[in-house]
Parts: sequence; C-alpha cells; structure tokens
Amino acid sequence: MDSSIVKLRSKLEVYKAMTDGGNLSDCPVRDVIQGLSGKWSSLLMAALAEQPYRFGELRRLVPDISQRMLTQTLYDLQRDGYVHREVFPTKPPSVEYSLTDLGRSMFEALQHLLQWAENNHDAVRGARATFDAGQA
Amino acid sequence: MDSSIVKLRSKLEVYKAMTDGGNLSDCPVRDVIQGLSGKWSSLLMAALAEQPYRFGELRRLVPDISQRMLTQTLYDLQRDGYVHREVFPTKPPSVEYSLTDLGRSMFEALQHLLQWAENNHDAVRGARATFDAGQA
DNA sequence: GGGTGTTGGTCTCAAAAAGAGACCAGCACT
DNA sequence: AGTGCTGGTCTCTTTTTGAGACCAACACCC
Repeated sequence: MDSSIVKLRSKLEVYKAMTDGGNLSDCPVRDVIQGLSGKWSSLLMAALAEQPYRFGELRRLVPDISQRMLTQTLYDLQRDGYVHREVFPTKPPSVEYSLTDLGRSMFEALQHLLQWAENNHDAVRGARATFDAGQA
Repeated sequence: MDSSIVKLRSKLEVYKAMTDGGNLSDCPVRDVIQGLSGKWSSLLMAALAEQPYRFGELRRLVPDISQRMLTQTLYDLQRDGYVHREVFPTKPPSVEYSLTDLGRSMFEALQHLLQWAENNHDAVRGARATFDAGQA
C-alpha cells in the first residue's frame, strides 16, 4: 500500500502538529499550509511543475487570474522557497519562474491531493447537488 | 517508492486537468481544490480525522477560529460530502461532526501534504528568512 | 521621428471575504 | 429568578481579492 509511510504516524500526531501552541507562529505546519491554501497557489504550482513559464505566459495560461494576484502569489511562492524567479536582460526584460528543488518536493506531496480531486470530483459534485437539493 | 502511482500520470496531465475549459465550472479539479483551499478546511479535516467532535469542542480546540468561520467552514465541508453533521436531541441539543467515507478518503490524500509540511517547515521558514533579509 | 507593440509590473477603487463580538432561544440546575 | 450551556446568527469593521487603468523602456516600422 502506498500510504503505509503516512499511516505509521497516527492521525492524532498530525493534528497535534497543526495545533501545538495554540497560535499560528508556534505551529509550523499551519504556517506552511497557510502559504499553500490560497486560491491560486496550487494551480500555479501545477503549471510550473510542468515546465518553467514566464510571467505573461502564466497570465495567458490562467486567464481568470488577475495580474495583481499573479504577481502576489508568485511573490509568496518565491518567498517560501518553492519558486525561483530569474530576470533575463532582454528588451524589454523577461522574467522566468521555475520550481526550486523544495518546490518540486512539495509538489510531489500536493499532487496526491490533486490526483484525488481528479478521481473523485464527481463524488464531490454529487454530494453538493444532493445537499443543495435537500436544503431547497 | 510510494509515489509510483502518481508518477505514472504526467505532470502535464494533472495541470491540464486543472485548466481545461478555461473557467472554473468546466474544471472539476479546480472546483474540488477550491473547497479545500480555505484557511481552516485542512485544519478541521485534521481534527475530525482524529475523532468526531462537537461544535463547541472544535471551537475550543481551535481557539483562533471565529465562531462564524467555524460554522461556515463546517457547512462547506458538509456540503461537499466530507463531513457528516448529526444533531442529538439533548437539552440543549448538541451537534456532532464526523468524517464521511469520502472525507476519510480525501484526508488520506491531504495527509501527504500535511506530512510534508511537518517534515519541511524549517526549510520553508529558512527560505522565508533568507528572502526577507535580501529584500530589506 | 512618431506611432504601435511588447515586457512585467504597480496603483487605485470597488467588491467580496473574514474577523470580532454582541445577541438569541430553550432548557437545566440552583 | 438568576446563571449557564448549547449551537448558532447578526452586525460592524478590517483585510483580501478582483477589475482595470496606468507606467517606463525599448524595438520595430515607416
């Protein structure tokens, strides 16, 4: 079973790792997860996991992200060490974003969740439809 | 290697699964991920993965969540089929939240990411510190 | 040399989401 | 009668996000 490594740790431990200290600054796991829980983070990670992209390419690739949020999300990902930003001295200068080793490592863990989402989206959509019908 | 199953699919495919159609409603993966990318979702999932909890217990367990966001996040998790809500006719009535099978299945995938966060938080914190020092 | 296009942003303003905290009904217990 | 506990909701303020205008610098074209 591919989840054996994870299962060796009790769920309680993972939970405690998220709440230890009671506040964010004392809880590293929450601190890290926070940076990934934005609306665009996982999407941009998935894009950059495929290949490095330039700013404008990413903007065209994800048409419904605002330029402002693209800038900011890339900045945050870079700050947390997942993404490398390189400016090429062309005219006008172009900027390439790529995953760091840390970013690739993180994406491997994230990918399980993306995979699950792809495999189970109809179950989720079904649950949502049933729920909404019941509330109506 | 425990990630072999995932690696069988190309990263490109996962990425395409997140962008197909160009908008949210046509992209199931983004639709599902969206529901999990909130600030509190993963934390509450981790808590409920440990054991079922009542509303007030969760509130005490996560002291820095507002009652308003606790209500709403649990509602969303319930709507997407991850969480079961049961009202017991005590006086005053108590409400218990627990994971569904779908929720447990999803948490298994999520746990990889939580695990990674726990293992690598010092790398992330280090990257952040270095970055901030460079910007100063 | 003047007009147009490209680059990767920033700035402002409006809309949406989140946080803080008061408030509520219903009943038990004292 | 007063107090407490339950799981919420309501309102108000602050923060975050979204939409879109604007920018400098240069290249290319004529």
